[in-house]
Amino acid sequence: MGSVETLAAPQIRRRPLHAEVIDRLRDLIVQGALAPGARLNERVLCARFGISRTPLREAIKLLATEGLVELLPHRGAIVSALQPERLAETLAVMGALESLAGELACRHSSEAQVNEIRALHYEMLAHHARGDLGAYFKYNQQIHLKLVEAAGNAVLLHTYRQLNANVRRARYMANLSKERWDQAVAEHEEILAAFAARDAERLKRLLREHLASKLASVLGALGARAAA
Amino acid sequence: MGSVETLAAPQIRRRPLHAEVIDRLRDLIVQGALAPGARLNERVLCARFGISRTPLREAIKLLATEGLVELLPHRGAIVSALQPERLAETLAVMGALESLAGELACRHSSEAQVNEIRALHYEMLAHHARGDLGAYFKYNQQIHLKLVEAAGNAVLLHTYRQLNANVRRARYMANLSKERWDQAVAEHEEILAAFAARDAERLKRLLREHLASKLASVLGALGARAAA
DNA sequence: TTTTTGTATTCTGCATGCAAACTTGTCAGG
DNA sequence: CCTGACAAGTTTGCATGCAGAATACAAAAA
Repeated sequence: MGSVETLAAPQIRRRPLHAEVIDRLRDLIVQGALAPGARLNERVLCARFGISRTPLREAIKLLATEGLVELLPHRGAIVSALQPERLAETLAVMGALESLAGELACRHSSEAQVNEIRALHYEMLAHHARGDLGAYFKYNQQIHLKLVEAAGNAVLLHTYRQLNANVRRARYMANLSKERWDQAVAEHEEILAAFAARDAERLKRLLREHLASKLASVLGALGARAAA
Repeated sequence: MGSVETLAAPQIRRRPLHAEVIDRLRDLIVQGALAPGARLNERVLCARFGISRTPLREAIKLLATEGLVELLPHRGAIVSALQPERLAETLAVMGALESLAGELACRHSSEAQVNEIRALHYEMLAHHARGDLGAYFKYNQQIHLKLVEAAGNAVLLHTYRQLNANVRRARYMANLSKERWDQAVAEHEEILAAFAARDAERLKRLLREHLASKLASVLGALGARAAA
């Protein structure tokens, strides 16, 4: 007997602490709670997360490879600056990746994947209609990620996500103008159509153009912010 | 006077230990000294490197983001397997990156950068003539890296390097046939010509083809090895 | 007032300690 | 002979301790 036991928690704790910390720290940085240039004081963050320095330090070093923070030997880490030039470089790389993703997705993705993206697209339209920029961004991100995912290339997806963090950060403080926003939605409309039609060439071109206007938008917001 | 002093060692130790360890570990893995599937026993590696576990663990986690090792919770890390599929995915992504690099390099690179690559090319030819595969690979790598570097996009270079580690590993055990080797050299010849002529479209096409044959070569070697 | 220098404090980088989780080997039962 | 369980021994994950480096601050000199 004793077989009555509730089978409690056979899963001990699969997720290492430092992984948890990475996500929390990344969120703080992306959302701007930790502003560019801010020092990452180990003691403070340890207290904040309720952990010790070892996993925190591991997390910080990993975030450094994503380019979210900068490591200064013997002086700790700071949230990396959002340099327009670096952002442009990142978006150029992401453009190449999205282009590849579009091509692969047209060839390899299932109808279900297209429909999933279509569904996300409509949810995004709903948030656009309501003027909810935050929710819009969230679904926008999801769509791009799903598209890259549909390419069926795990390395591609991983690389894309890695680069994306920095862009999300810039995006977070970008306040789209009504025109830009409408334009972006229109572009998404076309992108979805091209994907559904499996028109790889057109999809690649649209994705490139979409990214170019995204770059302009982000740089504009960054410039306006620097001016203020 | 006094100005004669050798300006001795104002640099204390700029490079953190874990960074050193990463490089050494990466070399071990790339060169196959740590075979795929091998466990990374912390104690053993600590003794080997003469350091303690903290910096070693940091290094291992960073290598995990490069895909060189795999982290198994509570069971340590193992050298990741060289799956042909994953390699193909990696090379596809690198193809997109090289293509972008070629385009940018044609536009932005200086004549000096072209000449530097030309010089490396001739050194590579020398090693090819002598049949020194190891040295050939080394210069081959350098050329590709310099080309990406010539694009003048730091993010692109970083991303490329990150992915490259895994390919180098496969490459290390690939024993090119004479034909493949000659063909690769011929392809490099064309690539250099296109780059020198700033013919972006042609360069992109050549790079794509070069990578495709590299993929075939690596997969062939991997398959042959699996058969043995 | 400005610059410099000495000192105290804070913080990072690395080493080590401890508890929990996993692995291995042995043994009882079928 | 095979299956399952238990115990000993490793190994990892995280916390903490300690030395050295960097910073901040204050006092003294220019």
